[in-house]
Amino acid sequence: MENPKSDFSQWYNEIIELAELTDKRYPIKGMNVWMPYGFSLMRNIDETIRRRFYQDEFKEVMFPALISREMFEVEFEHIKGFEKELYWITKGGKESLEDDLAMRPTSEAAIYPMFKLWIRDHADLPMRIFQIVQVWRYETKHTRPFIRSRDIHFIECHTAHETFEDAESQMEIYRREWKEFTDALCIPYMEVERPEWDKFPGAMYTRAFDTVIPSGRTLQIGTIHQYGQNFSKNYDVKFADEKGEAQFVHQTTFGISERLVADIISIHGDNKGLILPPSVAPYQVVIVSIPGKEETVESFALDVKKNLETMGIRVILDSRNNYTPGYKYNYWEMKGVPLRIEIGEREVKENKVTVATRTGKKKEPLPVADLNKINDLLDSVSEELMSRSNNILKDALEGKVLGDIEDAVRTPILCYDEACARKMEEKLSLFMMGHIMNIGKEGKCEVCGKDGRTSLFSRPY
RNA sequence: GGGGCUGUGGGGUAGCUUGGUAUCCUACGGGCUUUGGGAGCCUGAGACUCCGGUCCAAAUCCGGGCAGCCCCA
Repeated sequence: MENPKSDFSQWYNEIIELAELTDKRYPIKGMNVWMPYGFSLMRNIDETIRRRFYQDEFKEVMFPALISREMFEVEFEHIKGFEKELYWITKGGKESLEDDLAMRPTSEAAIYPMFKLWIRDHADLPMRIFQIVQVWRYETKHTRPFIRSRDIHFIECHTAHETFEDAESQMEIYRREWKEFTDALCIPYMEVERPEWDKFPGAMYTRAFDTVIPSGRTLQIGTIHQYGQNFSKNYDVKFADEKGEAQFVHQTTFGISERLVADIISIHGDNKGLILPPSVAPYQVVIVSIPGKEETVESFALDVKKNLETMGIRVILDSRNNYTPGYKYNYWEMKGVPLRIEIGEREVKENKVTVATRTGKKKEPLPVADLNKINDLLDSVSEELMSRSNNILKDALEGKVLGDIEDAVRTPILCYDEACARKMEEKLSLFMMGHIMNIGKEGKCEVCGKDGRTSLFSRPY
């Protein structure tokens, strides 16, 4: 790495290219190529999430990417929130299409016309589906890999329920799931109730999961939405209740994007490169072999590799002999592999391996008989990452300097009036992101003195 | 939304002011040698963002597109 993390933008651009996460040389603005290493990371995240959704009785689906104008343009504020960033397909071959087709920016308009067909009576409810797909948004602002792209890897849940209370319990389930996902990725977050003027178009209310990254900006990495009957009334999604009377369903959604990758890179990385959480790292362990005069090193290393694989650990053996050990150490540290094992003649002779964690400084010997302790070492890396990232958030909330940016994040207590929020925005030159629900406290509004709660002001990506 | 900067082998660059032969580093392929914190030698391949204009002649000057980066709101 040439750029220190304190030059965050430079550092971010460099590590993405160097670690081969994505290739931004693809010649269309805001559209990047997932390279094998980056995609493996994304897929491991997907799997963590997918597994949990299956356990929570979601069914996985895959909808078409195109949405007709008719499906989209129900008279509803939802379309208005997206019309500026829709890609429209207007031709098929050389013919102009009679009805233009939109590429989904999210899938409400695709899914709910089908919900109308699928949902007939209360026995069909609750309905819980999710899909992992690409969505497209014609972003006009500066695009950045994983943070603001025009071709987005997106995970979306859609549910339908009999009552508002049922839908509210679904929101609770999302919260529990989100905690699990972010624990696995070792990233802390704030649950922020978006103000009225900034909620998802069409939602009753929106709770966003915001994180602070070392540029001093906040990054929204997930959202859950309570739709109530706003969408079902517009898409005519009804069910027959136990009395046989038609009712509109209550709906919720949960959206998660590739921004999780941006967050992992930004929060955990250091001057040497990435540090990947063990739960999703493409390789959890790298074995660096140090060839000597004996030829036993390679077979010894292979045995260790097989041993670890049997334990279910993702491991790669780097036995390239045209690189010195030092080069390989630096290479895999840059790649963010949480744990490194070194094997040379010394290790073979003593039937041990040498272990170094990506978060620590020391190297330690480990007898081959104790290889099962690797799992504990991986856990210790996760704990260290969690503790470090908690401190980053804590420092930010306490107003400590992040990088060279002062006052990047502020958390005044505020009531729920827009006027007070706007005044505070003016005063701080930051945006009102909403009230923080999982951290902070109740209190008196710093502007007007009415009842309020800790709120988040920042510069969001 | 507004402003600024930049496009030269895969990456980073020199050359551009004053138009004529494209420099170096790094990474990459082959070979030899080496290997416990970014090795060395030999050798090979590889580039002027695109379109238009000016000119005998354009990487170089002019206009536009596309793409990237930074700052402000």
